[in-house]
Amino acid sequence: MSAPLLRRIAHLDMDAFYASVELLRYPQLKGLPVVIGGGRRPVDDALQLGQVERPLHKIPVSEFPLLQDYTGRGVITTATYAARQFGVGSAMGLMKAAKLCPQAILLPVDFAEYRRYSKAFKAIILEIAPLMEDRGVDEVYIDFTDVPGGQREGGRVLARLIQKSIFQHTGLTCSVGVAPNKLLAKMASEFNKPNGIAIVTEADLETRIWPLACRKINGIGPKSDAKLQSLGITTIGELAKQELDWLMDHFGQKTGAWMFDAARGLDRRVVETSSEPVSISRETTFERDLHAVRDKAELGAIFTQLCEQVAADLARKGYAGKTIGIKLRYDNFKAATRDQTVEDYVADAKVIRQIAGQCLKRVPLTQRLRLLGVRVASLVKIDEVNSVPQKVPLTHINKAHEAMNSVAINPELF
DNA sequence: TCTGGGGTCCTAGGACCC
DNA sequence: TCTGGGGTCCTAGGACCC
Repeated sequence: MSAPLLRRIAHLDMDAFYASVELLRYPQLKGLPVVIGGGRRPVDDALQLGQVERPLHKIPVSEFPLLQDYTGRGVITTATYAARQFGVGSAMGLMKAAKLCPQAILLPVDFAEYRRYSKAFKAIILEIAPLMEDRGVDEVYIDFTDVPGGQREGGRVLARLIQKSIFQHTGLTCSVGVAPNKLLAKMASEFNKPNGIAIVTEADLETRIWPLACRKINGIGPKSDAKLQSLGITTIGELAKQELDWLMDHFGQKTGAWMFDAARGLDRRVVETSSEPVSISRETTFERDLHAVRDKAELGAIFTQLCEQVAADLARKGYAGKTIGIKLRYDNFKAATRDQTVEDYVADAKVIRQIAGQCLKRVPLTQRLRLLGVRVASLVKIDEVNSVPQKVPLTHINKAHEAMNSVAINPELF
C-alpha cells in the first residue's frame, strides 16, 4: 500500500491576458504602456486599424490612438506591465488613467478574439490534465492530484509543462500556483507573476500567507476589508487570531465561519469540471445619461435591443427562463432591480420585452439613467422545457406577489 | 470627467404550506 | 386566546469576482 496522494490543486492565471493577446497582433507595441478598455464606440472610431490594407504588425506605433485623446465612459479591463508602472490598472476609469499615463496606447476590447485564445489554452490544459474548472476567460483551477507527474516537486514539473505547452501553441504566458486547495492555489498564482510558478504547502501558512493583507483572500473585497481594518485587522495572520464567535458576531454565521477557515488556509471546495448557467443578461451604459421621458424613444430602442440580445443568447446557448428582470443604474450610480417570475418558460424577445416592460413600470424613473440591463434567470435547457414537471402551483403565488409588487408607478413610460 | 459588462452567491423579509 | 416551527418560493439589494 502506498501513502495516499496529497491533494494538489493548481490555479492558472493568464498574464495580462487581453493585453497579451493584442500584443500578438501588434508586436510593435511590445514594451509600451498599452491599456485595453473603453466604452467602445469612441475607441473604435479612433482605431480604423482593422480596415487598413497592410499587415497589422506594420502599422506604425504613431497611428495608434492614445489614452489622452479618449473622452468617453469606461474602465480599463487590462493594462500591460509597462502601463502598470504608471499606476494604472484594471477597473480604473479611463479618464483617471489618462491623467496618470496620457501617452498610453488605448485599444478597444475585442472579446471574440480573447475567447478564441481562451478556448485554445484551455484545450491545451485539458490534453494534459482532465480535471479543469473554468473560472472565466483567463483563469482555471486544475486538479493535479492524480495526473501523472502531478506530485513531482510539489506540482512544479507539471506546472512547467503546462506553461510551456501554452506558450508554444499560443505565444502567451501564464502564472501557476499549486497548493493543497483552491484558496491557497489562487493566492500562490500571484506570488511569481508574470510567467511564474509558486508551490505552497500547509507548512508555508505562517511564513507566506499570514503576512499578506486580508484583501488577498479571494472573497474578501473592499467592503469586508474596510470593515476588518476598522476592527484593527489588517493581515491574514491577525484574522487567524480572532475567535470563531467573534467573527460570526461581526460578519454573520456563514461569512464568519468561512473567514475563520480561510485565515487558516482551509478550503474543502473541489474542482468543478462543469456547471450550468444561473442567468443570462445584457446591459449597457449609455454614452450620456438618459431620461425616461425626454429620451423615451432612444431608451425604448435600447431596451428592445437588449431584449433581442438576451433572446439571441438564450437561443444560441439553448436555454429558456421564467424569471425576467431589469436593472438600471441612475446618474448617481445607485442601482435598482426588479424582476418577475412567470408561469411558463420564455425565450422569445417580444415576450421578454413585454415582461421586462412590466418590471420597468415598478421602478422610479424620475432620475436620469446611465445604465439599463435585461436579465433572464431560473433557466432550463430548452430541450427540457416540456419535460420539467410543474411542481408548484405558481399561479396564486404570483397573484399574491402581483398584488404586492406590481404597482405600476409609471404606467405609460414603457 | 469618476466608476464596463457578464456573472455568482448571500441575506432578509413576506407569502404560503404543512 | 395565543402561540409554533420548518421549508420553499419570490423579490430586492449588495458584495464580490473575472
